[in-house]
Amino acid sequence: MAAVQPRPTLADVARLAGVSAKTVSRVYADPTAVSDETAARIRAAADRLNFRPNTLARDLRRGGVTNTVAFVTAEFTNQFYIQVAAGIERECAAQGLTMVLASSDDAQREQAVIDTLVTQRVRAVLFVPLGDDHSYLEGERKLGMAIVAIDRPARNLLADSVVLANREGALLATRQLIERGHRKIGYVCNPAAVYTQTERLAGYRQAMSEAGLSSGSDWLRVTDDPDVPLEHLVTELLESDDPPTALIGGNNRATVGAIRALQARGADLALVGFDDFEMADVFGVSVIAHDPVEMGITAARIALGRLADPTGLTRTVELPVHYIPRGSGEKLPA
Amino acid sequence: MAAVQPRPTLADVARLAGVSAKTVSRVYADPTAVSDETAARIRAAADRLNFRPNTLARDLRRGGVTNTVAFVTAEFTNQFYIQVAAGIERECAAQGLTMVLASSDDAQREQAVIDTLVTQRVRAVLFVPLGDDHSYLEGERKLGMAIVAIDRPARNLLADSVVLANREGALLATRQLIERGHRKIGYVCNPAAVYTQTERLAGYRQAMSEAGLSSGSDWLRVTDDPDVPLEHLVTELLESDDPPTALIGGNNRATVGAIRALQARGADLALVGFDDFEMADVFGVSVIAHDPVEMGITAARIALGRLADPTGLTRTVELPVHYIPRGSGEKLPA
DNA sequence: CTGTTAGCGCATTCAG
DNA sequence: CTGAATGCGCTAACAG
Repeated sequence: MAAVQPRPTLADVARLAGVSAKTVSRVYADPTAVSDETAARIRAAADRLNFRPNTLARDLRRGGVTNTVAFVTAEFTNQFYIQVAAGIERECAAQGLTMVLASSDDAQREQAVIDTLVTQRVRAVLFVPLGDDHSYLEGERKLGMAIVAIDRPARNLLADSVVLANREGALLATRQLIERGHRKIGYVCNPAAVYTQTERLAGYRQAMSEAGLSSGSDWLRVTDDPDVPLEHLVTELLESDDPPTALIGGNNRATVGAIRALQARGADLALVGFDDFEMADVFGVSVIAHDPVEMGITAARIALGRLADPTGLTRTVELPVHYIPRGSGEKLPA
Repeated sequence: MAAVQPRPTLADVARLAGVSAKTVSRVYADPTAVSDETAARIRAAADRLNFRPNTLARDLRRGGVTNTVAFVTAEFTNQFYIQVAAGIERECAAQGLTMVLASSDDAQREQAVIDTLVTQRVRAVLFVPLGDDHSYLEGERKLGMAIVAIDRPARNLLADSVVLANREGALLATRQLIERGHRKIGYVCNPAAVYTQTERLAGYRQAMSEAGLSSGSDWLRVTDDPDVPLEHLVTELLESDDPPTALIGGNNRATVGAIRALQARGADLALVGFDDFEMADVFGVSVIAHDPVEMGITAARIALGRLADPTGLTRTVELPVHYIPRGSGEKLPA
């Protein structure tokens, strides 16, 4: 195998085609600005040399403005975030932008990852905020980077955001079960100390108290310990002195955990999950559904709009949720 | 809100700290090469200005060598590819490289996407080949880019690749069912005209013929029409004159489709799926399993090795698969 | 329609 | 340990 050759440059192509570098450049930037004949000659030369314009140089010359947008999230194997990513990708591709997917694991790593991305001069950072302080992004915002928080608002940072109607969704879920006659309604999730869950729990509590029901810790099984499997929380609930007759899964993973636990014990409680998930229909699980792809598209649009108008007011978009009855949420108390 | 300010550069920091640009540069490149005192002064200045080194300029100066690696795949919301991506990401992050996830939809778009990535001077392209000609990457390979085909070999291109033991897996699945006494074993998948499926079908046919069984089109329901839902293929099979007593799902989606169809008709066939998937345990579905994350890690390692030694022989790694009994593959013929 | 000059921000020489 | 000059590959700004 031959040794690695150096990459051809604009100048190499120009030399071969007998024109100036700038003319070659024009062929890529604005083909109409070059006569068909020379353009053809240049393209032939470029093909022969296997020339690929160097985006690094181009973007540098253009003032460090790239065509990439980053999506940063923890847990990127979760269907929910992947769908969001797909939405972002779709919208970005339509605008000729490339999406970079980066994973943040914890708050500290989140900052490091975003820092690297800033270093790479991404045009926008769309992120699912982790940790409780994002003031470190304030400087970037001022320097013209579009920043959009997804699923949760950023903390200590004025930024656009796209979130779900969490409270309303939990309200819907809980009321649905109450209407069916349930009075002992459990709620499980892990982790619990995140925006989405505090909102959803607030909705749950509101619905319970509206109906004059207790929403005390009796029916709540939430934790922030990542080592506690969801199944345990549910099992604990089922084995308590006064087990619930219905369950709410705080998110897709919680619902799946609930299904596992219920099946393992042969229990047949009513169940409503927050987030739709593949196979939910097969299991007949009623859910509070929304459109994660739409969420990504919306976030991307906001980011692009922000690039066009960096000084406008920041806004928060709340995407709707709706209840999908599939049977499990329609079960009556045993 | 203030207007967008220009980004500070090395020179700005240098000016503020009262040193030369090069000294500032050194603080980031090799902190030990600068006295603690000056380094501290420089860092303070950098922080004050919110300075972030410009990777574009750095990489350009370094000869167009970036620290990013790309993973290109169609259908990136499929759990399988996402897990592969997670493996690649993990391995790359450990080496200080950033992974870019890009989606290819069809062969034409694949080439366009990879072209863009080349333009961005990614160090390596890991891709799930689409289409039947990847000779256009030959030039890039010669120019030093590491190229690794994942899940399927590249066509018309000498490149490293990582694939599964497809044939063997299908052999295992089919034999398992034959051992349980099944003689009419169906195979469903969509699309069928891809490497993985031709390999798996070959394994299926081999096992059938070894047992003296027909593997004719009677039990085969494969198509390449993306508009045909898997459920239909299964339903068709079940409604045929001589329905099978067992099914093999050609990949995770096929298996899920089979589950849907079987459940919808209340049918209770034996079933073995290729690819493990979330909830397979809950459904009690026996599968031919493998480790997609490991696949990504392996591919990333090969790519990194290729960067270190661009001229070595290309190699194909075949990752093992194994059978996980969960009940559905253990069912006897009705 | 095409060419020339200059410089984007940084790191590689080579000197101090 | 620090600094000055030079150029990575490309394009904006100006010619012509």
